[in-house]
Amino acid sequence: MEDVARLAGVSHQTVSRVLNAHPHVSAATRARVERAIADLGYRRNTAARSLVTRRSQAIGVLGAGMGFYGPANTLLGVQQAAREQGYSVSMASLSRVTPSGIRDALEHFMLQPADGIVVIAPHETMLAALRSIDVPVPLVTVGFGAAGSGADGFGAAVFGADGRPGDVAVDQAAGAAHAVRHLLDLGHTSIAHISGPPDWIDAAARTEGWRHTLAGAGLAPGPLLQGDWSAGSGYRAGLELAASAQATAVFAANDQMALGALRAFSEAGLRVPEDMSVVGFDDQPEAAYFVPPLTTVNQGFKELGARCIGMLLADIEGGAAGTGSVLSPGLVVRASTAPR
Amino acid sequence: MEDVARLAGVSHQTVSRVLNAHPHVSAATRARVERAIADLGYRRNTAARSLVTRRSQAIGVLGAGMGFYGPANTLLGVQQAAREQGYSVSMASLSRVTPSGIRDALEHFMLQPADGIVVIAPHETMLAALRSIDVPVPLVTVGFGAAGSGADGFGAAVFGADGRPGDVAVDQAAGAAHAVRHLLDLGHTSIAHISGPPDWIDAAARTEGWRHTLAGAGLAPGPLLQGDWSAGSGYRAGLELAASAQATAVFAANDQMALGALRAFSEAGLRVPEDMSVVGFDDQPEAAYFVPPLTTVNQGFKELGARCIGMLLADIEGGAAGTGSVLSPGLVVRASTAPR
DNA sequence: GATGAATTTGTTAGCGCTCACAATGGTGTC
DNA sequence: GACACCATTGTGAGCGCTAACAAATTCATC
Repeated sequence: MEDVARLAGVSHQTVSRVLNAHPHVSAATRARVERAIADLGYRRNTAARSLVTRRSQAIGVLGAGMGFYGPANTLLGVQQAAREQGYSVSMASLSRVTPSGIRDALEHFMLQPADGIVVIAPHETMLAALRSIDVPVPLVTVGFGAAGSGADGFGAAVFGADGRPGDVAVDQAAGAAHAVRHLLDLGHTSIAHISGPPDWIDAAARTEGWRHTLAGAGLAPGPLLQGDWSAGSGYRAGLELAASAQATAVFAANDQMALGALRAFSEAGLRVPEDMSVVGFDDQPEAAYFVPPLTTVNQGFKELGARCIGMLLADIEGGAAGTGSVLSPGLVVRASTAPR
Repeated sequence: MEDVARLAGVSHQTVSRVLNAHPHVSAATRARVERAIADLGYRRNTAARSLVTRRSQAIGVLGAGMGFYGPANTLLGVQQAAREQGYSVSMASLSRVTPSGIRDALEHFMLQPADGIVVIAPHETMLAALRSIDVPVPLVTVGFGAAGSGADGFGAAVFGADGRPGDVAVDQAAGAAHAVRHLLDLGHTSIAHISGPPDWIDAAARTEGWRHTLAGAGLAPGPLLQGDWSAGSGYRAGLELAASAQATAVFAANDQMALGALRAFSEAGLRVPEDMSVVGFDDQPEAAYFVPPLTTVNQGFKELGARCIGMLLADIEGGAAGTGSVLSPGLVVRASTAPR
């Protein structure tokens, strides 16, 4: 920096002012300094800057189940939005969600300090751990939760109480309601559900949306089979469903479990959609190429990431806590559903 | 740090020595300092440390196509290995691979400095850009390339010439050879290939493995259809293949394209595996639940990430450049392949 | 033309840490 | 007992930057 100052014939402080876009620098000086910066290929030292500003220009992303389509794409969305805003993204992916693992990861973000933290795909366990740990920087949970689902309100309630900036979510319950309503419209009256792990907030919200919508139509919920997001668990659930013959339609909490169910039905000799309608959740790109193509619920991951970073940065830079933000998912109808 | 020193009755320097596990600190002093650190909940300031050591304890991961199974899981493996070694991982995912995008991302890693860089899933474009940019820190390419494939040698040759630490790769050509040999063993003699985009190093290596193995068996290569990794492109290729009826087996360069092909065959009334055998590449967890379950090539992403970080850290910390490392993929046989 | 205000620049003091060196005390050797 | 030697601790400087203040210059206004 001293070198740049010398070359431009100014003091190092003026160089600093140019770098930080301070208002009171004359146009001529600014040009001279910028010229010198370019000539010397100067890059300011981030460590020195952080030392005095106490900002790292990095945000930490804490996530679980990052091998799954939803979380992985949320990460991508968050990452892109953050980098556009000049923040770098440091990630910590938990292979198993345990309080100590979460603690370690957050500790990591305090050591290699993050100006803010995004938590993807919270579990009950994750939320509990988060509540018990004092995180000294803004934190946003993203992608899930049932904010906006009114009385059911999972995510929103939790974080509102903490004075957290609130969370950004796709309205899972509404997505589930879309899916179920679509099946109701087709004349189905016994609609099963293959759920995600019940301690995942979004899994619970999807299940609740399914139950709620059926109740609203005056119907008893069909069989509820618990999966773990994996295709294998969907397969096993599908076999059970085929054996019991209690439902004419299934709503799976993600596309992978729907894929497993599809295969189970195929093995059991049930035709989809003639004998059994199937709806998934996520709309991963492959869903259109399942056999048959899957009707599913679409979530906007890019938008989710952008909103999430927007909210986080508002809190970091402005100090104004956002109030939460909810996106509405849409239904994509394909060949896996048909009238009863 | 001064506070800790005062509480422990030592100088700040002794605290620093404890923190850095210097040898010449008496056990009693060390215990007293550690106690003080714990009592005060002290965490050392990374920015100050980086300022003087010129190390950020962060490694940057530059990747493309991170929405696909392979790259996403490589990232996960790299991330886990890095965090275990006390490094944080900063990621930059390119949505489109352009020289300027690559330059921006690398520039980002120089600004928020990384001690080393991992490049996932290199393209031709990526390699070219990397060669033209002077990166002042160790760089490892990972997961792809055809290092070890002898005369064909893509990745290894490129990076050896640069004096780079070399790259870590799954031997793509060997994986492809496994797949094709399996089909040959089943008696197939006209074996088609659905390739990835030819400017992706690993796609080229898989295609080459396919061509090479067929040539070794004295057979002419079957039809070559070019895809783009997506299920959609596999579907279109599958339709063409079904129409032309020139092959009895297909080797797809990833599982998603295999999925698309499966759907195309199903629509065209071709039974798999009776009329057509299909082999994929990646062994993503869903592959076992395709209809029918997919025979595919398994890659060890965890291992890949660990080796890659191992090599990078050896270069960062020891200054000794690794020589490259090649993993062998395995074949997982499922129901999508059958004797001719 | 003198006064006050605004604009533009420079000077100084740390931010919290590690490095190089110095100082102290103990131990072994002849 | 004198000397060298090592283990252990402390002291001072400085990494590259920004914040706060101070100084110099310009400008408008009466």
